[in-house]
Amino acid sequence: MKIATWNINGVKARIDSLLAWLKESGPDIVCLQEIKSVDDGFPRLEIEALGYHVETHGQKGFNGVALLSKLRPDEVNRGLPGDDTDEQSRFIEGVFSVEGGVIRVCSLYLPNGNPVDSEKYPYKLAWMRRLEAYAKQRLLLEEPFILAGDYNVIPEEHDCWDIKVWQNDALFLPETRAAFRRLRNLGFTDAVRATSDTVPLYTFWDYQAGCWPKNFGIRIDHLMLSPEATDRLVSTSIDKHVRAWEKPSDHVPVIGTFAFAPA
DNA sequence: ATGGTAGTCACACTA
Repeated sequence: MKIATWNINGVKARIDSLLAWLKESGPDIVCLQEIKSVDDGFPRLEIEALGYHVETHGQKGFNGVALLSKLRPDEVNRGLPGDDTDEQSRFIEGVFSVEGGVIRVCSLYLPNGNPVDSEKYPYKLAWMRRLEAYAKQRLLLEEPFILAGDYNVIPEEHDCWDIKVWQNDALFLPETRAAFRRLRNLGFTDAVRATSDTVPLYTFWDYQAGCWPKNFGIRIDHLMLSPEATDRLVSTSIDKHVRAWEKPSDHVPVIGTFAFAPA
C-alpha cells in the first residue's frame, strides 16, 4: 500500500499535474496540502473518475488540506483539536479498514511561521504544541498511525542546501526543531530518514532565484509513523522528477510503501 | 538585486 503526501500549492492550478501523477504513481492514499480552495471548488469529479474518494477541509484562498483514497474512509475528522478559535484549515484525519484492523492517516499543513518577529511564529509553536498533545492521545490507541504533510520544519542541517541561509528562519530555529523532536520522541519514526542514508534529500525547491536548477532545496515534507506503522514500512521515495514538470508545485510528492492489505 | 516567483482573487497576502 502506497501512502503519499504532497503540497500541491493550489489544486486548481495543479489539477492536470495531480491527475497525471495519480495515473503514473497509483498511490492508495494521498495527503494533499495547500489546496487553496473551498470544499465546493475542489475538482473532485476528475479525481473520482480515477477511482478515488475525496475528503477535503478547505478554506478560501489559503491553506486547505485533503485526503484522496482508493478505500472509502470509515471515519473522517476535520481540524486539529485544542483551539476552537483557530479558523485555518490545516488538518484532516481519515481512518481506513485494512486486513487485520485499521490505519489512521492525517494530512497536515503546519504553519510556516515567518516572519519570526510577527504573531505568525508563536502561532506555529502553539500549533506544534497542539499537534503534540493530539498525537500523544492517538498513540495510546496503538494503531498504525501516520502523520503526513508539509511540516515547514527542516529537521537537521543536512536537510538543507545551505544552513547559513536558513538558520534564522522559522523553519529551522532551535525552538522549531525542538518542537519537532518532542513530537518525534513520543515514538514516531521519520519514514524517509529511516529508509535512506542519503544526504541531502530535498522535497521543496523555492520558485525564486533559480533554486531548482541549482538544487537549492530543503526537506520539509515528512511521513511520521507510529511504531505500528513503522513495523509495516517497506520503503520510501521522493518523486523529484515532478518538480521539472510544466507549472510545477514548489513541493514534490513523498511516498511510503507499507505492507498493508486492503480489508 | 532591500531583489527574486507563484497562486488566489480581485487588493494585497501568503509562502
